Amino acid sequence: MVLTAQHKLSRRERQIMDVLYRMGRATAAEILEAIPEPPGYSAVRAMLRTLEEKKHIRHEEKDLRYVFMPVVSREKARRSALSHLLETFFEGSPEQAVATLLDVSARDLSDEELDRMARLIEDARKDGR
Amino acid sequence: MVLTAQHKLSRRERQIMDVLYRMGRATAAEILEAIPEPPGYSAVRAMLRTLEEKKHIRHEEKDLRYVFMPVVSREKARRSALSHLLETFFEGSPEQAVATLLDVSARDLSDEELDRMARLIEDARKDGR
DNA sequence: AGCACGGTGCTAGTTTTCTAGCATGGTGCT
DNA sequence: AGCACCATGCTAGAAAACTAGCACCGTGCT
Repeated sequence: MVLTAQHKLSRRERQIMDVLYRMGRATAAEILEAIPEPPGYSAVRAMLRTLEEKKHIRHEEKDLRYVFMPVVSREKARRSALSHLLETFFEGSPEQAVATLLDVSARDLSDEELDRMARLIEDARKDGR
Repeated sequence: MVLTAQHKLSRRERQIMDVLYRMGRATAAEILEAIPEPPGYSAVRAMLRTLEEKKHIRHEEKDLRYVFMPVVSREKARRSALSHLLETFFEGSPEQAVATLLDVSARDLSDEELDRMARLIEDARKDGR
C-alpha cells in the first residue's frame, strides 16, 4: 500500500501538498505563489481548509497569519513517494532508478557527492547481513 | 518545468496513467482491475477517451479490443517523474534520494545489485568530464 | 438467419472540485 | 475613536470530474 491517502487527493490538493513538502511550511499567499497556473487566493484557502479537515495538514498561527504544514513527516512521505515511483516507472528496481537518477543529474554532481553515494552503497552492503 | 502536462491530470486520470506506465499497455478491463478503489467500467472508458483526446495515450486494436498505451515514452516519463520527486521531497539532492532509496529497498538488494550500482557511480564519475 | 456475447460510442446526470466575493475580526496608524 | 489594511470564515455557484446505462456493431455459435 503506497501513499495511502495521497491517491485520493484532487489535482489542486496535490499541488498544494507538493508545495508544502518542498517548502516545509508556508502561508496561503506563499503557497499561491508557488503553484503553476495558479488558482485564486480564495480557492487556495478553501482547499487548505479541506486539507486540514482531512488531516493532511495542520496550521500554526504566526504573526497573525496561518502557517500550514503537512501532518505526515517529510521522511515518511518521501519513502512513500519513492516506493510508488519505483513501482510505477522502474519495475521496482532500485538499480534502474539509480541509473536514471545519475543520468538526470549528471552535470551537477561533484566528485564529493559521488564519493558519498559510493559510500552509501558500501554501507548498505554491510547492513545487509 | 516538470512533467509539463502531468500536473493537469485529474485523480482518476493519473491513476490510469500510472497503471499504463506500470504495465506498458493494457485494455480497459485490465486497467480497471489494476486501480485501487476502482471506478466503474464505463468511467474508465470515458476517461480513456478523454486521455486520448488530450494526447496522453493512444490505442491499437488487438483481437477486437483496444489496447491503450502512453504516448510519451516510459523513459521520458521516468525522468520527468524522478526530477519532480527530487525537487519535491529531496531538495534536488540526488544523494539524499539514493540514501532513501537504499534504505527503502535495503532488504531485497543482492550483492550483485549493489555491485552494479557502485559501477554506475564509477561510470558517472568518468563521464562527468 | 437469428441470437448471445463482449466490446465500443455516446448522452445525460450526479457529485466533487474549484472558484468568487462578501462578511467578520484583529491590528496599527492618525 | 475612526479608518485602512489583511487575513480568515463562509456561502453560493460554476466548472470539471466522474458515473450509469443504453444503443450499436462485429463475431461466432446453433
